[in-house]
Amino acid sequence: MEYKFIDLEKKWRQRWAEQKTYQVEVDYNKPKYYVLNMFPYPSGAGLHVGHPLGYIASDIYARYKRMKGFNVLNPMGYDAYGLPAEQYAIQTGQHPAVTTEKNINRYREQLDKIGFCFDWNREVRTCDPDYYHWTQWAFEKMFDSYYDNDQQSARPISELVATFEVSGTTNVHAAGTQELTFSADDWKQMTEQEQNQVLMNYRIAYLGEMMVNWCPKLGTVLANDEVVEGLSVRGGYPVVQKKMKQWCLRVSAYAQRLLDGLDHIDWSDSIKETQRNWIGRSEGTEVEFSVKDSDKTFTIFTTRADTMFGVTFMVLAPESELVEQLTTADQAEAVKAYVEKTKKRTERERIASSEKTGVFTGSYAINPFTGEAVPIWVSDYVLAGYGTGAIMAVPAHDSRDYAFAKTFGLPIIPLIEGCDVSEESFDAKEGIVTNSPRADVKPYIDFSLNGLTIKEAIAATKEYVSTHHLGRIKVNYRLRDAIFSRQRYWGEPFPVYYDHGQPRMISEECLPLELPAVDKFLPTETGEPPLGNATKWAWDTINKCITENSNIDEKTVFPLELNTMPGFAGSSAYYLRYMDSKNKQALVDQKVDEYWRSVDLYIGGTEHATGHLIYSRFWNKFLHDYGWSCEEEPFQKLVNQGMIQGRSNFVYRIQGTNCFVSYGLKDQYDVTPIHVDVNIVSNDQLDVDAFKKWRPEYQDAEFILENGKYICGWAIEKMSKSMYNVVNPDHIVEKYGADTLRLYEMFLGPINLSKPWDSNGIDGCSRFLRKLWNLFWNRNSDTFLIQEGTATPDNLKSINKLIQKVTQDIEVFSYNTSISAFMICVGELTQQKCTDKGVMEQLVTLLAPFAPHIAEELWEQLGHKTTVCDATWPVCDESYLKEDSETLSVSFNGKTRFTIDLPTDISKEDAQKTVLDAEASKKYLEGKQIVKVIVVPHRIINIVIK
RNA sequence: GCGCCUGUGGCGAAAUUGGUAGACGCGCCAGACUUAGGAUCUGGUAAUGCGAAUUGUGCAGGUUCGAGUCCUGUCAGGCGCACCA
Repeated sequence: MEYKFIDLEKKWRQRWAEQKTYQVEVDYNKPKYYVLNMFPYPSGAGLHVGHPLGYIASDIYARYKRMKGFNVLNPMGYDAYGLPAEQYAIQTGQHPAVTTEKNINRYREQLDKIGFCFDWNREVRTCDPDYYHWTQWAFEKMFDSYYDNDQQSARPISELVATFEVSGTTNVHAAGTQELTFSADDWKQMTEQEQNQVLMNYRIAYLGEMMVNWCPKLGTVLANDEVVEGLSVRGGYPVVQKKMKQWCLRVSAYAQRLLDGLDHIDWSDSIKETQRNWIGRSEGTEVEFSVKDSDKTFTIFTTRADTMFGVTFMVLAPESELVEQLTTADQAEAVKAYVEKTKKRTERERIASSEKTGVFTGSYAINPFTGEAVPIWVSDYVLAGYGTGAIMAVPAHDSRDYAFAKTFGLPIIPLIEGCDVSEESFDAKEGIVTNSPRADVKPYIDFSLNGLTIKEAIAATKEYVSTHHLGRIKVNYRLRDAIFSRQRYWGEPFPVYYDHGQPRMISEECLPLELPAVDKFLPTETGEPPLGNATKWAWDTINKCITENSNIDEKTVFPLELNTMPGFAGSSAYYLRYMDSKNKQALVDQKVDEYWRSVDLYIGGTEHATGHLIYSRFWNKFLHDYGWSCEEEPFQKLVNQGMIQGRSNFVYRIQGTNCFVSYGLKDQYDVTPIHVDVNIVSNDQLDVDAFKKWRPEYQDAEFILENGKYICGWAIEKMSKSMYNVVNPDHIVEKYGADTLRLYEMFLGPINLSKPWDSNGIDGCSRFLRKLWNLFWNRNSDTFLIQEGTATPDNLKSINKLIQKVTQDIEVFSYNTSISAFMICVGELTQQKCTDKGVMEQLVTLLAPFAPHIAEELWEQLGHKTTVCDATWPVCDESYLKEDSETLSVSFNGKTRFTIDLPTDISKEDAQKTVLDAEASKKYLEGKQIVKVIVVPHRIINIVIK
C-alpha cells in the first residue's frame, strides 16, 4: 500500500473537525499550558510559506504538551483592524469590512490545510463588536484611573479627587504630564471645567495637546514605533511633527515596572535589550540655574554632574516654553525667526543634517558651582520632549556641545587629566577629574572634585546638589506616552462624547459602541477623520446612551469622538479574551483567568519588540493593578521565529535578443539577469515549456542549454510578488502533503534564525515519510507488516535513543535535530527490518506532534480507536542504551592508578597504548586521586580528579 | 557613538555544554534496476596528498592534559537605540 497523503490528510482534517478534537475547556484535574501565536493581520496577499513557521513550531509544542498530560490552550484569531487592512481596502477600492472578511476566509482555508490543533471555537477578531467591547471597556477604565507612584499601581481617579479635596497636591505622588501644585482650597474654588483639566493631567487615558508624528499621506498620526527615520513604517511616507489634540495612554507611568518585569520573564536577551533601550532609563541629576539679573530660574537634566565646572553655555529646545521667557527684547526677532525655521523642518531633515544651528537668547545663566554667567542659546539639537528641554553644555566632554561650541566660537574647558580637546571632545567616562574648580580661579563654593574618578565625581556632585538644594537626583525615561488616536475609519470607535467641549465616557452598559457602516471611509490629508460623515450614527448613539444627561448642546456639530483607536489597541489584551472568548459579562471571568493565568509560550516575530510587546505588557499591568488579570506579565516565555526569505531564480537573456543562456555559460555572453517565477523552476532547473507560456513575450524564446538543461541562477531576497519568489504553502501541501511541509519548515534550521526558503531540500523530508510508511506496509502488496512481540534489543535501543533525543530537543525547540533523529531511527529500523508493534507505537506517538496526519493514520492501523493526540508521551528506558563494557586497569610507574570501563568498539590494546602514550597526562595525573575516566577510541576524553 | 547577537564543508546545519568537529538533510560523484530518469535503491563526499599522514570551526593571543565551546584583543555581517544631554 502506498502513502497517499492527499486522501489521508483530508480524512483526518475532517475527523478532527467532526470530533472537535482540539476543543479545550477549563479542567482542574489537569495542569494548564497556554501556547499562543501572535495573531496575523489578514492581508490580501494570503499566506506564504514564511507565515506558518511560528504556527508549526507552537503547534508541535502544544501537541507535545498535550501528550505529556497538560490541558493545552492553543487559540487563533485575527488582528483585523488597523492600517494594513485599511490600506489594502483603499488600494483595491473595496470597503474594509468586505476585504477583511474575504481575507480572513482565505487565511482560514490556508491554515486549515496545514493541520494545526487550534481551538477555533475561541477565535477572536479585533473588528468584532463583541471583541472590541472590551477594548473600549479597558479604555474607559484607563480614563477613570491615575497612576499612584507610592503604591506603584493604577488607582481610581475618584481617590485622587478625594485627596485633592482634603489636602490638594501635598500628599499626591501621581504620574502626571506636568508637576502641578495647589491646595485643597484652590481645588474647591476651581470650576468643574478647571477640575477636569487638572484631572486630565493625571488620567491614564488622557486627552493631551502635543507634538505628534503626523503622516499626511496616510492621513493619520503614528506612534513612535510606527515611524523609523522620519518615514512611516507602513508605506514609507514622510512624517512631520505637528501639534494636535490626541488621546494618549500614560505608558510612561509604567516605565520602571516595564523595565523590572524583564528580569522575570524568559525572553531572548536581544529582545529584552531592545525593550530596555526603548524604555531608556537614565539616572542623572537635575540642577537649577538662575538667570542673571532676573529672579527667574530653570532646571536642566544631566547624567554628567561631574562636569559642572566645564559648563560654558546653556541650550534650550526651540519648542520649550522657556524660550519665550528667557529671550531678551533685542534678541526676540532673531529667536522667533529661528524657532519658526525649525518648525518647518521635518523630523527627517533634522536627523539628516548634523550641522549645528542656533541663536543666542540674550540671557545668561549663573552656574551654581562657579558663579560664572554663561550665555543661554536656543538650538534644535536639544529635544523638548526629553528631560527638561534644556541642557547645560560641556563642550569638552560632549561631542554635540563640542560641535556647537566650534560653530559659534564658544569656550571649551577640559576637565579630565591629560585629555586633548583640540580636535574633538573627550566623551569617555574614564579618567581623573581636574580643573574642578580651576587652580587660577578663586573657588566660588567650598567644593572640589579634583583628583576623583569620574564615577566618584558624579556621586559627590549628586550628594552636594541634593544636600544644598541646588537640584535633585532624577531618573529619566525615554519611553513616551502612546498616542492613541488615529484619524482613520477602520478602527475601534472611542466610547467618548463631548458635553460642552468636555470629553465624557459613554456608560458601560451602552458598550460596545459599534463602528458605523459608512460609504466614505477614505482618510484626508488635512486630518478630518472619516467618522465625521456618520452624523446620524452619532446622534442615535447620544439619544440611546445619554439619557440622564441630555443637556448636550444640540448645536454641537458632532457630539462623539471622531478618531478611532490605533492598531495596537485590539492586540493588547487578546490573549486574555481567548481564555473566555464568549463571555458577555466580562473581558474574562476571574475564575477562568485564574486557571489559564497567562501565556506560557508566546511565538512571534521580533518586529513587535517596541510596539505590541510593550503596549501589551503595559495594558496587562494596568488590568493587573485592578485584579482583572492575575499575572503581572502576560507572556512568560517568548520565542521569536526568524523570517523566511525568498530564494529568487534568474534567467539570463542575451542582450538585444530573445535568447536565454544557462547559468554556467552566461559569462560567455553579454546578458541581463531577469527574475523568473520560482514555481516554474525545480532544483534550479527551468521548465522551458512553462517558461514559454509564462509571459507572451517569451513565447518564442530560444535557449542555450548546458547538458540539455537550462540552469537558473539564484539569490536570497525578501519574499515578495515583484521578485516572483513567493512560495504558497497550498502548492507545497498539494505536491508533498501538509506533514512534509511541517517537517521541512522545522528541518530548515533553528526557528529563531532567519533563513531562505529553498524548495530543493523538501524531497528529503518527503522521502523520510515514505520510508516510515514502508516500515508498516509492504510497498508492492497490501500486507501490513507489524506484529506483536517481535522486538529485538537493537530495535529497543534505536527507539529509546529516539525517545531520549526527541524529548530533550522538543523542550528547547530544537526541532531540526529532532527530525534528524527521526530520520536516523527510521533508517535503523528499516535496516533491522523491525516489525514490532510496541516499537512502532512509540515511534508513531513521538511523530504525532510533527506530522499529525500520518501519525493518526498509522495509529489507527495499529488498532487504536482513540486519537493519537491523547496518547501518552513515551518515556525513555535507559537500560537499553547502555553499552557493554570491559574493564582496563591503567598503571603509572608500576602502580595501578585507576580502572577504565571500555566501550565495546575500542580494543583493549588501543586504549592501553593511548593512555600510556599520553606523557602529559601521566605527569598531570601524578599524585592525584582519580575519580572517573571516560575513554573513547584513541583518546582519554575525561579524567575527573579530586 | 552606545548596546545586543552571529561567524563551522559547495549549501541548511549538528556537536551529549570543555572531550573522536562536520551528525542529519540538500547538492555533487559512482554504481544498481531501467527504453528513459527530474523515480527508487546502494556506496562515497572538509581540505591537501597515490598513500601513511598533515591541516582544519573569521583572525591573533591566553587558560587547560584537552577549546568550535571559556577569557582578552581584533575583523566581518546582522539587529536595536540614537543630536536622549
